[in-house]
Amino acid sequence: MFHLRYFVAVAEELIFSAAARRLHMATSPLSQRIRDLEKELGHRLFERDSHSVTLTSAGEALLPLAQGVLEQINAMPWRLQEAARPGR
Amino acid sequence: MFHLRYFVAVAEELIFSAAARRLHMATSPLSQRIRDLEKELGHRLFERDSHSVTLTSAGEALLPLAQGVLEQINAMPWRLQEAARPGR
DNA sequence: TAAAAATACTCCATAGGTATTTTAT
DNA sequence: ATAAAATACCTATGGAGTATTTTTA
Repeated sequence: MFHLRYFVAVAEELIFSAAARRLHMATSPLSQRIRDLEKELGHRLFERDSHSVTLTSAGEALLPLAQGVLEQINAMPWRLQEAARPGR
Repeated sequence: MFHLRYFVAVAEELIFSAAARRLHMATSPLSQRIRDLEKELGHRLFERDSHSVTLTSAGEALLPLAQGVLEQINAMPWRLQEAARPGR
């Protein structure tokens, strides 16, 4: 498990190629990683109806959880800085 | 970032080899991953004083955060099951 | 046409293993 | 002697790229 970053980018953009740009990668590996994640979780996360990408109900459920986890991970270096600081 | 799993195992066992057993891997790559993580975060997480391993203050600060994140990740399949269920 | 998504490959980086060393019990 | 941690080295799997195809706007 750690393509949550990719999932969030696609879920927020709803266009694989836009998400890929944001992630600085090609759409091909992005497609693959999303498929890996869907397989791993046992649920389709996106509905690809040929000309648009939308979240499935599983995807809708996952998005806030994934966003929360990513925020916590991103905050970690900060939190360690605080902990290392002598004050308090 | 995603050797948090390794960090938590070592932090909970405080013996690299015990953590490695728990993670079904050799101690060598575990040592390496922890070093990678320390480098990435810019803080030593463990104090290795030759015959014992202890958490640094940064390690102490990270442990509950990492445990929380891992729990949330582990809970994700469940949460998606719930979301997929017709009830509610 | 142009742009999006997926597939089929190729390639490389990163993660894991084995062997070995050092140190302490 | 044993066991733990780290280092050096080798290997292999997984993730990224390019090229191509299909489909739709």
